[in-house]
Amino acid sequence: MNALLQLDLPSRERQPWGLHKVRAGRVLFAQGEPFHGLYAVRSGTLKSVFALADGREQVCAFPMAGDVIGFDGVVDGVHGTTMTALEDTHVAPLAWRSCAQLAACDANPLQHLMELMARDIQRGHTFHALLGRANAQERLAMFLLDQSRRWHAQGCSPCDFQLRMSRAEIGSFLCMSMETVSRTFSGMQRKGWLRVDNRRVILSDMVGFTRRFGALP
Amino acid sequence: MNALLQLDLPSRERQPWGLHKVRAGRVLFAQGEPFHGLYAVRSGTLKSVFALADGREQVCAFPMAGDVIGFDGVVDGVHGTTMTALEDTHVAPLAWRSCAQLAACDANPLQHLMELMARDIQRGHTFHALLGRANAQERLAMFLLDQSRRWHAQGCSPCDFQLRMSRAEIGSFLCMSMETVSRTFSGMQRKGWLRVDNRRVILSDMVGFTRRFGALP
DNA sequence: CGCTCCATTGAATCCGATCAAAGAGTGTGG
DNA sequence: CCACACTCTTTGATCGGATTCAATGGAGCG
Repeated sequence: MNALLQLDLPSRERQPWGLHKVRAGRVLFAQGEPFHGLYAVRSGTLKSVFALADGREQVCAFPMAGDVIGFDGVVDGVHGTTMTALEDTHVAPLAWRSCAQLAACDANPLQHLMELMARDIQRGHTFHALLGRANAQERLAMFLLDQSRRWHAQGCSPCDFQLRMSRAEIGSFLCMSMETVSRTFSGMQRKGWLRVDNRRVILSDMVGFTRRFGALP
Repeated sequence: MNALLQLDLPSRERQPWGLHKVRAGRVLFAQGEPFHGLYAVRSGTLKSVFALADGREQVCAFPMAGDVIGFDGVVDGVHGTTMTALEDTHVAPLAWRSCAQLAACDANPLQHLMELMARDIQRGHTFHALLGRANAQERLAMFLLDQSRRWHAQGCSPCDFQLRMSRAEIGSFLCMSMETVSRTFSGMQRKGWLRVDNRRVILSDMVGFTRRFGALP
């Protein structure tokens, strides 16, 4: 059975081929390592970190169940980011060689793969716009709405969920300091827009929150 | 002959199939229009603009000869950005349907296509890092080094080239105000790092300039 | 020539970064 | 079970770079 056929996600009922477990804090693949294939995330959460030449680091994404990761390695056969698990995580490897071979038999998974990559590109555009136009409050709000939507898609409540990442990681991702993230959380709570207790977030007024910030990218 | 076979760019000697001319200021495709396929840019320069719901706009990229554009339309069959020519431009359309069909005969152009998309994704990561960590001077410097490199690849001088975009467009792209772009240009000129006359840029001390800013993403 | 758009420069303001310190949470080993 | 060490989070005070508002100067074009 071809690995790529598993790309018609989500299908967690079917026992996936070659399931792989990554414990919290462990690295799935590291920047600079040779690229062998993609991974479909089955459960858990990871962070994708891009290390700059001068040692500084940038969180690029927080992939979770349903996402396919590793595209940045396609360019020159080397992983462009380091992928670390934020909690215990299960991934299904998709060998890259089989992707090219697959092209000969069926074009639909190919189309799917392209759509996934295109989605990553589009996400980059909206994020570019977000960083360009939005202030700290809008950035954090968009992040929370995104988290809410994604946890909702996992079957959790969209109004009450647990963040898997630290303030510093959120800050790196949103391009603002850890302190500003914390202050913005506090400010939103003071205004009654949400309740926050450490990493637990409760969007008590989901409708109002969405109305206030939903118009952004 | 299959359109996708032209993807082994650059090959401007061979007369391309279905060459299309876009005059300066004209729109190649607009955000929201149905997606029919990609385009390979043969000559000229364009800007890719992402319009937000509230009317604000964000310049996402400045594609030029050698680039393949339109990937964002693959997601849901609708173009995600508006592509406008900054000068008279030639593009070669690549019908999308033939891409899927092509998969059945040869996997190499497919691999090439994936690499192009992966490159776009990676570009997004480095840009994310750039916006997060770099100040106005570093942003503009990186932009100029990128322009220099690309014009050099076109056969022009890497030290003396003509920008095709306005200060406002550069500012939108780099997420800073038009005034800051202008001020930063002036500051660099005052320090003797370059000469700038309207849209013409002369990097007199290319080596020093690269050494100073080349370590960035 | 006159119009419009683009670029430059100045002055005032503000948002977020940085530095600093204290409090809350977590896990380990005695 | 508690003490200790460590990391994460919160909050305050200050500073600085970029934005904003505003006015002038140039470039290109009909």
